[in-house]
Amino acid sequence: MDERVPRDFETLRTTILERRHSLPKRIAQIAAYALDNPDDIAFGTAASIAASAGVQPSTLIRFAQQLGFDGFTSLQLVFRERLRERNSSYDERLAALRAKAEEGAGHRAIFDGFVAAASTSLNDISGRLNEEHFEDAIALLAKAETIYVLAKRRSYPVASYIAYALGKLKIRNQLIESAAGLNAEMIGFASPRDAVIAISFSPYAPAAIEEARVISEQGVPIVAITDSSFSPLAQFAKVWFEVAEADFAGFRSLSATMALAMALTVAVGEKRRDTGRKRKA
Amino acid sequence: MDERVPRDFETLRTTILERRHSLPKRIAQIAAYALDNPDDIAFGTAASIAASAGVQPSTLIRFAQQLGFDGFTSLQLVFRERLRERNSSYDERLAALRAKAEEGAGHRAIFDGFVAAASTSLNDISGRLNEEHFEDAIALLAKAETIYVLAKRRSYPVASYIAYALGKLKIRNQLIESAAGLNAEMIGFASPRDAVIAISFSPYAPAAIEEARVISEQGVPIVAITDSSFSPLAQFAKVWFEVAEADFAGFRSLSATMALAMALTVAVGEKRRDTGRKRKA
DNA sequence: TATGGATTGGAATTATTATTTCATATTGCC
DNA sequence: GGCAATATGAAATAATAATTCCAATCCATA
Repeated sequence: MDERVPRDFETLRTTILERRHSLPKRIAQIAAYALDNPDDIAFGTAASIAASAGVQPSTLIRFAQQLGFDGFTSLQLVFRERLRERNSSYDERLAALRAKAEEGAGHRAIFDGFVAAASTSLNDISGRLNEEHFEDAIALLAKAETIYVLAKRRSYPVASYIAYALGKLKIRNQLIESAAGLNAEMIGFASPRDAVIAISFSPYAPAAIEEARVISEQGVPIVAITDSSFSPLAQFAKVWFEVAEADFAGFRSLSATMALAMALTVAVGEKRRDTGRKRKA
Repeated sequence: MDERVPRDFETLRTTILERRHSLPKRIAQIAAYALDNPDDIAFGTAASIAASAGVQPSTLIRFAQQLGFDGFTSLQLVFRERLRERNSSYDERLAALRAKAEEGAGHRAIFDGFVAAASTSLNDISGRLNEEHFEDAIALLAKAETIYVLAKRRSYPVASYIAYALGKLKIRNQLIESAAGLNAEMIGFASPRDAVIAISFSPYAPAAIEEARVISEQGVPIVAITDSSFSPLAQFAKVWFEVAEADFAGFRSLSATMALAMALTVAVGEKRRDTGRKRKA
């Protein structure tokens, strides 16, 4: 057997794609089928797979051999391994990956770690979202004239995506960033007819907290996304969400926060359209 | 065959747990093994499973028959089906949620949709990452004097998080944003000893592409994160990654891109530390 | 358009794997 | 403790599936 037989699915995939154009017709046919229906390869028999792909079983074996396997069976193992991997629980994987990365197990482990952290966070939030708070927040933001988006440091990427999405949905908004140093003035314009989305996680950026305080004292309602009920942000907020993001290598995932933020934004956009229609009708 | 043969895994599981205490010793042994190692049942042969569980193959068949199956093969089908379901579930769920949201099924559906989109994207990228490219990118970025981070519009949140993380890791970096209009000057400073992380997805922001072109012509190596091999960004890049983000309600998830970006950043940080240590030693 | 090499189809063969069978052991019950 | 019913182990057998082989076909090239 060739020394460089693809042992994991991704390598196999790449190899197939590379050689795609130099493969004979029938072999190419089964190659395409394999990448499109990996599950069938994992579970089927040579005969059943060949039939589904419209080739002879022998072609399937030739395909495997071209890739360096010694037969269909060893090729199939790669497809089976892929399913196994995919299904192992994320929490377990995350723990294992942290340990692995700790002992310096290469860069792949770092990547896997971030993916696992993000998945864990998403998993977590999907069960935790308080639907009532969610509706309240949407209602509150939907009737705002201008939505102010307030976040610093680690949370800033989320804020910038919210601002981008609000812009696309033609909802007036103002991102409060620190760069220009004009925050105080910007905040000064906010009125009780507006609303704020504020995002901050421990360790809370003092500037974000301070600005949230000022703006709430002006009577502007705040929707907060933060990480615990003890968050200083929670006390200024009309509605707040607790989002627990898993971290890896010292950096927290943003995926759950992002998902919540986008859902809020789009829901607000939808609610406004509905309200608009009703008014006209 | 019994009329009430468990056809799905959950029913099977329940059935086994119910009868657990009335089963003969060896059969109970294999029952426990089956629930603990469902993946092994799905993929193994009767002989290999029996060996792992410490029983005879015939016992395994008797176990299947006790449950009403006519043999091990039909029992195994249930375990295989379970793996299939699990894997397809995300894509299917996403499609279902999209349909639901279309017909105005409330705000919770929007939230679920974004979570599903993010999960799908993560699932997808975790199998797809080309490890070689990943290592190349890390090597390239680790030896850069300054890392320039280039992204507009939708990709900008990712860039800002990269910049934040690089800063925390004390790696010199420069975010190229459009706001101040000084991009041309900023780009002018970049030299072949630096490197760029460029992120852009279809529809590619013309400014991002143009800036990538200019900077690559200056001989600065580019690591690109984009969405297909046809991306205009790919042609300027030394290394590029294809990230397929699922979208929901017109907004693409960023979670896969974020995970990749963070992994790159942290890996670069680690590589620099290692190199530093070696130099001193 | 003839020729050699590559590719393919299909049946024959071999291998692997599930199932059955039967002898032996164990358990519960009188 | 003895007997019947049940459970188990191990090997034989049957079924299924992978692989090989060879003839037929296709395709490029002279």
